[in-house]
Amino acid sequence: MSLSGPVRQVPLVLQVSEQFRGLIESGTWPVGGRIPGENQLAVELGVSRGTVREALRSLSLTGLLEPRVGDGTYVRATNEISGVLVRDELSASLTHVLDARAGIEAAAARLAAQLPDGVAGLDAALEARSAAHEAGDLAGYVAADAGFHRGVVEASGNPLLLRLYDALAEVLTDSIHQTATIPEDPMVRDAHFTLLAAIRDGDPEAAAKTSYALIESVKQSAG
Amino acid sequence: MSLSGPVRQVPLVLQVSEQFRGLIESGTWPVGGRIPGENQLAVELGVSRGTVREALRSLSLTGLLEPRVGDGTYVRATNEISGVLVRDELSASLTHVLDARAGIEAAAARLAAQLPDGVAGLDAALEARSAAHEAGDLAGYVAADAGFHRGVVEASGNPLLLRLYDALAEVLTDSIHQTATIPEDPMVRDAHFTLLAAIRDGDPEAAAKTSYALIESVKQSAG
DNA sequence: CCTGACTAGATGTCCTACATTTACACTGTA
DNA sequence: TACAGTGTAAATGTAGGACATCTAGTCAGG
Repeated sequence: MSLSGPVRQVPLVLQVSEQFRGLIESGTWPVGGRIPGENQLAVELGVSRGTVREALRSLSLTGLLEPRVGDGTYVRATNEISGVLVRDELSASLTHVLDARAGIEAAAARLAAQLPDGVAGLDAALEARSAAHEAGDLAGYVAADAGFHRGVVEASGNPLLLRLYDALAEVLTDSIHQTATIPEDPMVRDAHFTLLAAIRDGDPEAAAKTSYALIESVKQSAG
Repeated sequence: MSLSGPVRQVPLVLQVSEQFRGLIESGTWPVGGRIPGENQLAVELGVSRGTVREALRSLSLTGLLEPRVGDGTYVRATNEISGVLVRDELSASLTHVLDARAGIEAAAARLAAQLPDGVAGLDAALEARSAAHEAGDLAGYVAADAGFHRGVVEASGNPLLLRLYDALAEVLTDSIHQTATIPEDPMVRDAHFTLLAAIRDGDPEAAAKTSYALIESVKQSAG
């Protein structure tokens, strides 16, 4: 008779928790929606309710979920870091969040400008942004704009920056949808092209500076 | 007979969890140390072991605690965000962390330079840094240096930036203690004074630029 | 149409029991 | 004395049950 190897290296709660986190991040459990009850989850996963509770609780305390007694458990955020920021009310001031995001993006732009092919893919993203703007597609424009800025951070080659950026971006989602307008401020539009040019030219200083200026004009536009 | 008001608005687990978090942040439960067992905590707090477990588990999954079967539970970090970064192995690359921190600090320096009394207290911090350096007190020098940089971020008036900075700083603690040397690189020393001067002069551009340059020279010194 | 009571279902809390793993002390032997 | 092995206590991991408390929704009655 042969041994079946180590039974469980990773605790059940961790596995369950990871699975839940995956469902949240993938959107299977959409933000704002209610997830199945603890008992149901316990039955479906074949674990005890206590295990499910510990997993859910951990995600709740990090801000991803929000349990309501007598009602159910709802999804509050998809990102742990943004969850913490929301929980600690660090995301209350729009200015603070924008300034922080500007810092992240500027640092990313700086790094992207120092990489050989840091500009790859950003052209297309910026074109998509312009196209959506000209088409008057507000939702598409907002999405394309977000895609471009995230692309800049992605081009930095620094996953840590990307993670922080995503956290801040998620916090801003609501307010962006409320303040975005078509047509956009010409200064904002030009700043986008200037930023891309700076990265392409490999000018870190200009990239960072433009990145700050861009956010600044956005803040001006939004009042 | 008067009513005793709402029995419990905040769930027990949350209260317990907050208490634990406080003990960790305050250093009562030092990093690397072992905390009391679940049963003991349950008795001391007057709650069930299950409640204690849920609280501990949540702090474990966020990276603050690390339970070891048959042994006990140990403190791994004091900051939730840094806990997440460590857990997701986003802190593996020292360069990435330094670059991210540079971005935060540069943004903070920029903001500090735009505030009327953004420089308050930084003079003393920088003097303390120099004093420790001249005295050959390596530990004191490292602490004073960290205090100065944190002071810059604090001077930005943006609590969100400070939170992110603290998270990154905690991740760097170990490597800093290993790489720090006396005497320091003259370029690094000068950059500190230049940074302070830029903030005092209210020059955001120079403050951000110097902040980047400072980190760059630190990276050069560390190899 | 509105109000109120009732009910089903959800989370909150506690309890017990047992499995698994680890650190540590102890014991016997060389 | 030194060392290897055993044994034990204590810790976390997991399961299951029980009851309390709260909420949303239903439904009868005004």
